[in-house]
Amino acid sequence: MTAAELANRFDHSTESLHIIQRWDDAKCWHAEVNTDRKPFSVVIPPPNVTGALHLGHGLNNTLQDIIIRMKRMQGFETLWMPGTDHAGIATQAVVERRLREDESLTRHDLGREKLVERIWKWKDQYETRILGQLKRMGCSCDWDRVRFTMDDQCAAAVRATFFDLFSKQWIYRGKRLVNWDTFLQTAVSDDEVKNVSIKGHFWHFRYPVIDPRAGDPSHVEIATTRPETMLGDTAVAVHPNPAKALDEVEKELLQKLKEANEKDADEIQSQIDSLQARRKSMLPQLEHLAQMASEGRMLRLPLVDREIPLIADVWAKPELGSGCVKITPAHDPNDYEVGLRQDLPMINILNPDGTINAEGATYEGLTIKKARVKVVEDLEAAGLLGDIEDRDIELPTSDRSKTPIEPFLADQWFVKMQDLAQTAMDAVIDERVEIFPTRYRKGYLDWLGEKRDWPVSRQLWWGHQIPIWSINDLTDEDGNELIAKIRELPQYASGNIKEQLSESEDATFEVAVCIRDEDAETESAIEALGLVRDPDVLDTWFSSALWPHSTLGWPANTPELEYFYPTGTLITSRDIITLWVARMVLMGLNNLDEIPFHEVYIHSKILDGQGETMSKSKGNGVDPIEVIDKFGPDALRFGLAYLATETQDVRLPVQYECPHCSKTIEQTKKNRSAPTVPCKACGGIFSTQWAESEADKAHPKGAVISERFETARNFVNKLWNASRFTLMNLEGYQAQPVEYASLGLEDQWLLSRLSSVTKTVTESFEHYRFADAARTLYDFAWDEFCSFYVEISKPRLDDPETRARTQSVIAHALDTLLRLLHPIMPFVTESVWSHLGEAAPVRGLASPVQANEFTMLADWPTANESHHNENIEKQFREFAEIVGAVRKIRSSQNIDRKDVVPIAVRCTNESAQRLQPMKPSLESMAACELRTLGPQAGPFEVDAPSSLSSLDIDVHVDLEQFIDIKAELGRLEKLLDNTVKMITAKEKKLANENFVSRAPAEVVDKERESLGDLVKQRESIAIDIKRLRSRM
RNA sequence: GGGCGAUUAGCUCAGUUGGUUAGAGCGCCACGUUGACAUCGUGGAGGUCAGAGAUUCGAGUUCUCUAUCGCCCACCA
Repeated sequence: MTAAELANRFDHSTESLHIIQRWDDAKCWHAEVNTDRKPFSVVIPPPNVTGALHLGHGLNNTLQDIIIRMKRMQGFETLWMPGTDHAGIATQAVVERRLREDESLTRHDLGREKLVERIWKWKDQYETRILGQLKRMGCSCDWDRVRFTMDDQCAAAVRATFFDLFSKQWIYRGKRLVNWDTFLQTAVSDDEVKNVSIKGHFWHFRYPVIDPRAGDPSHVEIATTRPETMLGDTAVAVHPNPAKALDEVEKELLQKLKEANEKDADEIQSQIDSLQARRKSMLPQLEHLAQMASEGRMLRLPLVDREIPLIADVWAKPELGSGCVKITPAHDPNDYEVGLRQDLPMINILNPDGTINAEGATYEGLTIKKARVKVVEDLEAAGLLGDIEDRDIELPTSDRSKTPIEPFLADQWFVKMQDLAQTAMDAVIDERVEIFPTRYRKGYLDWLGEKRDWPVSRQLWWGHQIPIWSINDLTDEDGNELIAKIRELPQYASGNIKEQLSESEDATFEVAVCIRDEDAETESAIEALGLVRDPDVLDTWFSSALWPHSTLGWPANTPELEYFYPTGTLITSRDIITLWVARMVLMGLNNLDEIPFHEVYIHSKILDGQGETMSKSKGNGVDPIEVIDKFGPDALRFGLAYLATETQDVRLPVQYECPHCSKTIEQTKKNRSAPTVPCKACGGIFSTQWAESEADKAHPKGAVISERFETARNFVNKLWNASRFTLMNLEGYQAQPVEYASLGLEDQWLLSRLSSVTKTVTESFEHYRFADAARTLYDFAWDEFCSFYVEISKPRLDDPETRARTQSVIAHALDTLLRLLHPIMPFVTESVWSHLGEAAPVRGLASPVQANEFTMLADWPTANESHHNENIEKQFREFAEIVGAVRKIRSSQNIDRKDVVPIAVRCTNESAQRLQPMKPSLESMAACELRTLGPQAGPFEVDAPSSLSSLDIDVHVDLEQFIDIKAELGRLEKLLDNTVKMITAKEKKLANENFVSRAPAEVVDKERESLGDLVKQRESIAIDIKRLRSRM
């Protein structure tokens, strides 16, 4: 195909698939251990197989690919490790929901094996889709090395790690209050719990005092937002010294009042007033109750008819409610602490499914909701119900199942964090691991600093099953005997088994063993001894924490591990710094005694038009494929890189594209949650969601896109057409050395700019300033390469004198531009590159060389410092400003595009000499005819002048044939007005003694000089105005 | 409650160490299809840089306070 036959638009839809094929055929993305080169590696933050990727992933992976592609071009042996995460609870939750909605089945109907089978199918389906999305985005992962957090290699790493921690006695089992998801029937971590504000009530109850003495109240009043938990109450607490506690609160308030501003003061004052009122009305009674508590007096818990103590504990705040608080240690985190402190019984009243168990007496079998109603009713009937207040309640809700969380006492496995956390803190403190932007260090260090043990067991079926076999309730003797038997097993000698013996609270023994390597024989030997495998699986972050080394083959000591570990950079989003990044650091250090990566870059987040994060559940998630279909993969990538600045999250207003008429409809909170939306333009109904069931497919899906990618798409097109121009003009191109000194001003200017741009872009990428790099390239390519160099080159290419050198320069410039743009826009650059390879296979200035077949594998440009020349750039600016000045006058005079205007340019002899060779370009770009150039060039009879600020140049346009005096007068008067304003401002500034004496001389001189120029301009404008007026 | 970030044109965002007249894209207005590009070109309109105060000869930029928005962490019987 000849250059002239290329379409005037880049056909991304067919071309990008073709290019992916070429990269695949040549395996351009593949990395091997190669000791001749330096390695550079990145592990992908493995996307969850929960669902398809959205634009947040789009950004994350674009940024990684940019770094990877640049490093590859810089000559590193570059590995980008791809893969996906099994995402335990999240994936099981979606599959279970689907099961329930489509087949009305629960996981228990299916059984563990069948459910896990289903989830594997889901995983296969979404893994394929996710990897396909990444490929279409152009991600240059090593597709021969795709991993999954639950594949055999990762599983082996999980077992080895767990075994090691178990051997170090950093794994232990404990009863802990966990966040229980009654729908999924599993504990979820604190991070998976979100508080939702709802309207609720605050119920007041009265518990009778047993055998009240003289002066005792007959009842103690407490209040709760969760009435049903009273079934598990094991005490009521009152503050041991309410007077003192009230004093302290008052003192605090008074202190606050002192510091408060006027507005808050009223509020605080009223708090103090009510506190004092409370002291008056309630203190004697509270003190009496505290006294009763110290005497060990008992209360009768209604409904279940249990005797519970009145205790003294500081948890009871005398300034709140009745001053007394019910204690339910098994179902409330704070009460749990009180329970431990006061050695109270802990009564769990719930079954795992959220119904009341046998401890709840007659309420057994009721759901929490029903039990709540009945408890209130029964208390009312018993005359023990007090006031009911309305109240806003922060309800802890499972992020996974969207159902309320019940605090629940359960057995869980924990990892001790004391030592592990410290190592990960040290790595960041001494900057072996650097986090960018640095403000994220604090969160990382604070979180690790708490050194809270990590609960790692999950009551799920999807995940790495905990490799622990155990048996409980052994006598001292049996326990020791069992241990002896275990130690006699042949596998014990080979180090595959580690045992642990521990005494539990009731003085019976528990034996637990951990098996390192998966091995049926060992497992059955252990099971033959009566031990049973723990049904729980590990927290999904456990396997993710190993990702940088498990993917490289650990625990085997593979050459890849040796060569590619530690990895170079981790690129991720801020919400998993603690959950994932911190844990990778500590696990890497634990397993290999080496950090997992040198640098961490935290990028911004993508928000929708309302400023909310994108998520599938909100319906505002954008599938990168929909953007690619409409705008192309390069536009997607460039658009994201261009918008992703360091401090700002990217707000991306989102539209639906009507599948019937292709019009776009702005997405709103309202229409995004609707399943179908009518098109405003054509009235056609379309669906806003991916069809999940047959019924949903009644209406075609409207693609969710964002017009923010239009700019980027246009840029791709601009580049494509500038390339097309170049290719069309390379006919007869001969590779030959070009001497710098023989080049024209415009050539030298372009090379100088190219040198700066190369430097800026390289530095920007290396410092993760993606938006800076994208902007620099956009501005250079559009405003300098296209608008100036290409335009100037037109007459040059027509002139046999200058054609050859211009071909060399433009081919070289395009070549460099393609390389620089390649990491951001791999497709269009690769496409142009292959055409350029046909037209000019050997390129370069001083010593042309054969270009690589792929841009992707070409060398990264290095800035040629000797080409950088400020003076050339300044001289070129003279030319550029003259063009601008003529165009401005033409436009204000409404001169027809086809009419050529005569001009004169007054300037120094020096400038004239430089500008003379630019004459053809000046004339073609400004549609003018340069009549005179030099110190003598003066105004025409009918003249439109323009003084170029800070340059000693005046441009004159001969308006004899075109004059629109009124328009020209208007232009000049406006100009004069502006000039006068600036003069006034500057005069004022220079009259300021302080400025003149204190500002650096440089700055003052500059001001004086510019004032002088302005005054000259003002005079010449005034003269022109006068002359024009005389002609009216 | 603690921490972090943001607030610049109608919209989405740049603005390096304080220094001429605060920029870009989209949108808007006017003109224009000349052989790279109408996904384009040329020109234009549009901003008291959230508010107040401080430092300075000089503040979008530094400091303090206030307001609004967002995120993270903790807590709320």
